[in-house]
Amino acid sequence: MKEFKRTLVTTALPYANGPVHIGHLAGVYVPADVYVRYLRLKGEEVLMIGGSDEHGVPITIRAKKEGVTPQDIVDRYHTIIKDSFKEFGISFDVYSRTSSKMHHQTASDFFKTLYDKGEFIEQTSEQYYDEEAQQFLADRYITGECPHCHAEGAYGDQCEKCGTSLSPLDLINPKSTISGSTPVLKQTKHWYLPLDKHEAWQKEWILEQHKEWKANVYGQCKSWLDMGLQPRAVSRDLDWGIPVPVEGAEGKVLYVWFDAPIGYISNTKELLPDSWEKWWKDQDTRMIHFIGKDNIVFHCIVFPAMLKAEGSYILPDNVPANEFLNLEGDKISTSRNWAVWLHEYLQEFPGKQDVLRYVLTANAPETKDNDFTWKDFQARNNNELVAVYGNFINRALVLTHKYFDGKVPACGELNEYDQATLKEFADVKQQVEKLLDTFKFRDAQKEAMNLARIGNKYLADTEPWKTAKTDMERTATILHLSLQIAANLAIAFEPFLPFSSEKLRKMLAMSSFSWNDLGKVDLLPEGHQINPAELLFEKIEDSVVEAQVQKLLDTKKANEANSFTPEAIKENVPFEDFCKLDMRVGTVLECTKVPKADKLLQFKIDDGMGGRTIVSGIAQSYPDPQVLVGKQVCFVANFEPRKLKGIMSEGMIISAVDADGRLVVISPSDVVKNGVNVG
RNA sequence: CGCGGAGUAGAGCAGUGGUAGCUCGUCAGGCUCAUAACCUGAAGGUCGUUGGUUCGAUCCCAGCCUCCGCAACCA
Repeated sequence: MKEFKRTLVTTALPYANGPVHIGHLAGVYVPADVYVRYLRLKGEEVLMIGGSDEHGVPITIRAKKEGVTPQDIVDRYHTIIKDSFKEFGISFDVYSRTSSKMHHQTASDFFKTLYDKGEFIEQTSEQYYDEEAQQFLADRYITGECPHCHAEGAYGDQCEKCGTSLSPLDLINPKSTISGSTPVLKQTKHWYLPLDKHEAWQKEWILEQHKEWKANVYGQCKSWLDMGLQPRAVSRDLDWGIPVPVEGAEGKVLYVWFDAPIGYISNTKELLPDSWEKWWKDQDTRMIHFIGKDNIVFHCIVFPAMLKAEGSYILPDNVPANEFLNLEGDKISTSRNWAVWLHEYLQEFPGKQDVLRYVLTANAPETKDNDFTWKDFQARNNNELVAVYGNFINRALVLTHKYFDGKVPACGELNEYDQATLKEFADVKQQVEKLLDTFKFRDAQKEAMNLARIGNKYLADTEPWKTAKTDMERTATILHLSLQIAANLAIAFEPFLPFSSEKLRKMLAMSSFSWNDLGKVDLLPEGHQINPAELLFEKIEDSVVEAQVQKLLDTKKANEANSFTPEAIKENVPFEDFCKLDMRVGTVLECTKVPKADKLLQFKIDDGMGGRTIVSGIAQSYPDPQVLVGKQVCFVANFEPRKLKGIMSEGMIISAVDADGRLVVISPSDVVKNGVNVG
């Protein structure tokens, strides 16, 4: 394997339209921080780069909703995110933002370089334009009727009712969410990065030279490369972002995916205006991207293509992407407020940064999605941090104060058992290193904890409280070794639990502190005075975690109650329009899931006229379709029949859409004759 | 049949073509320096499912089921 002189660690830029939660931490920031702390402790040259991603459509939508500017939104969240990272001990060398001047300049120059080199292709397409607001409309700025389920309010990229993905051109009766007017199609020019031109070298680079990448990362890259890469637009019609720096590009900005990763470069530049290039352009620099699994393609394929196209940059050496963390069995969601927010945790658990760091590493979603529960949080704190690690430290220190006035006693002759114990913990360094070097943080932390287990076992087996009655020399040796193990723990846990390591270091009055000392048995010299014992970790009571669970349940309830605001009433229509619709009642004879479709149910309806087949996108609200059999339902009988998944559907079953999106079919309150009118 | 990842003890996770492992929980015993913590031992598994390759499959191959992600701008 190639030897590198320095390591550049980048962390995914959190999107500044909300605070940071435990999912972000477990997926990206905790592992990245463990890694850089480890490298620093080894004395290696390393940089950790972070920053807020502040452009993109969702931020502009949110700003509009709240009646403030996009800058107000990103200022608010950038501050919260930055402060909470700092307090949590994520040791960025720089944490900046993509709305900074430096970033605008850097990204703009980067685009210009690629443009001048002819690395882009230009393409003109038709997109919706709002003539009143005088701007092109991003997908999310257009709503209309979904062509599949005919629900109103579907967005230009997706219908949230039936989940179908859409293009803005699919919408029936499109409306601009900005002015409410009907948009018109207009030609617009955009620049594309022809990824297909980069396919050949990427195949060689990833599939041949980086077989060591994690299975989830390698697998996804392989599938993309095997499918064949397509050109990707790098600009958008929007007024929030970095202006496209070429003539004839008024009103166009860089697409966020193009602008965001360049933030890694800008932020390095901001930190080291004179020497940033050696971190980005020297083949002896090793670049590592820490990201979540949703970002794999951008960091393994798209961003490297940009860097290669520019020509002077290095490529990432590894991209250790994690899977996702769930919370109490449910997907973490910013919009549903189903999350443990970092800034709130810090307020509610002051001084307990390390507990969360420990739990998130112990349960890190390294190979598959994992679940965070408060019960597990409490158990890991009480049974592992307190009972195993904290308790060992306390035992060693209390005994030393009790028998030797807090001075490190002399090490006498070592017996066979002492030797065996020493040998066992000398191996820990190599083990932890091997695991950290391969990004196996969960196992590495477990190995560090093993050191405390060795300590506890050593005390239990040698029983210094008994030897103290007969043989002080032997007691001295036992405690001498126990204290050396304690000092080793301070080093081994520094990358994982920096706050506790500092506390322990102070208790032991340790002067030297380096990764290379790990495994040594002379960290604390004979006669060295240690400080009074304090508890390294405290128990967490049931009531505390119960309160957190309750808080989650409360937000869930509040969400369900608050999230519902009735939609605005549509404009009045003449009675004749209503009469054009022919709605009838029928009885469900059969109801089955349509194979290979998540959302479709196929109904056989007795409509009093020989029966008809209707396909309806409500399968997710009715996991057991049988419950509908025998029910009477209302349906629109005179829609043009249309094919769904190859089945001709003759009408549409009418459903109410509950606040949580669940669809409930409408039934008459009494049984009526099949085929009667609704009106 | 769009693509990728995952499915192993009550929970969370390792792992390997030849006797299934770790942490927590549970049960029993030991210890009493320690935050009722610690140490030892035990119970607990048709390794998602069906078929194939093999002397032998949890592992390799094929089909199917379930969960997650991407495609489709929340880690």
